[in-house]
Amino acid sequence: MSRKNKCEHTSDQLPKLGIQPYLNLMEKTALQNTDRKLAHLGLLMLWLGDNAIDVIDLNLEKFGITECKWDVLLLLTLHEDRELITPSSLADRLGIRRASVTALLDWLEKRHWIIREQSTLDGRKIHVKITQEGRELVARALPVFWSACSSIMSELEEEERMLLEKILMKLNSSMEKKLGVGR
Amino acid sequence: MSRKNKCEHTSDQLPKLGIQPYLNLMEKTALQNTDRKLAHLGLLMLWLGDNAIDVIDLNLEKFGITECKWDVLLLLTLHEDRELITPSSLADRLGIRRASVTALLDWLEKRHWIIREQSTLDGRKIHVKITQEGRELVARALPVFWSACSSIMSELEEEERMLLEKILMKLNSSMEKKLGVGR
DNA sequence: TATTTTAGTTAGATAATCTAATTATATGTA
DNA sequence: TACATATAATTAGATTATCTAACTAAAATA
Repeated sequence: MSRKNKCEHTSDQLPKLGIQPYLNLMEKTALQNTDRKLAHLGLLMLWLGDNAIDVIDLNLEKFGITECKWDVLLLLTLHEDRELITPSSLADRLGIRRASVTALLDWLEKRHWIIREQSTLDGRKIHVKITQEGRELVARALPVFWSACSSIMSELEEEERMLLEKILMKLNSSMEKKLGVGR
Repeated sequence: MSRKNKCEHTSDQLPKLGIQPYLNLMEKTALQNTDRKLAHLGLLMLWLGDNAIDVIDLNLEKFGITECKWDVLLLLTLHEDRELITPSSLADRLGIRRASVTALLDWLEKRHWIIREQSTLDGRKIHVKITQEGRELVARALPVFWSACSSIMSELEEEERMLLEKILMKLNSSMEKKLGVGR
């Protein structure tokens, strides 16, 4: 996780450069066949993504939970009563190793937000479920989560939103294809 | 950092839900005054940001370096011969604690990519510089970095790019203001 | 000069990941 | 059916990126 808090103050700070020096550097160092405009956008997206994650983490902090654990609880919520959810399938969906899921589930179970039940059909499998307490946490956190999501995007004009929606959907599906993951 | 590698395979996977179930959940659980459209966009941005970071990390992996150390080297590169760069000013710029910077610098110094020099003017201060070896690493990694940035954004039409550029610049500056950080 | 502030580090902790090894249960084949 | 193989989950041990609190040394201030 990245738990970036307030930073201490210094007398001689590094000046904020903005994006221009990065673009100058790109001009000198990118391969010929690299599309400068696209790289520029990608760099902005990277910065924005970093910041978006920080905003969400800052908001979830109040609930004693991080984005990564939040993802697990959301998955359990959305798939509840539909699929049998195992640590393996969570690992698969989250794009992390089973061992990492074990650690996440240990943490969540210790706080009584999830339970593990041995499957009766296949003794190797564990059935992971959100508990009532977990459901209550999610219910408290969801409104804050949505408002944090929207705060990332405030300041957009109506017109810009429409365009952005189309573009983000497109980018997301192409990237998921590239990385071989998906929500 | 997040070092998400390939995930193992399971027989019964969780189906990919896509965004619709998230939007349904939002309908039920967002506050009245939360703009649904904006929250939808924010959610997409969050996902996209996660993925963008993964793409960049995957590409930097070849150079034995992570995004966070890459950020340090880029800062040192861009400010070289302009400002005196101290651990404090790096902490300030990166939005992390001085102690965290010490750890990053220890790691980079061990690999001879940076050096620390005691300031002659102020005995408390350390002057951090990128070394020749560090410069060479950056020179090798930069073309890959730019091409990774552009790969995040490939598949966009010319028209979409123009719009996106304006929007991303705007969002980024508003978010930096909100978080009190900046590049 | 004595006190306070600043810069950097150290020590010790937590979170989120990893790989490799281990255990138990299924499955499949000879 | 028995043995070998595959699968699911966990454990053990490591790394990375962060944190806070305490410490040391140097500079600034009162």
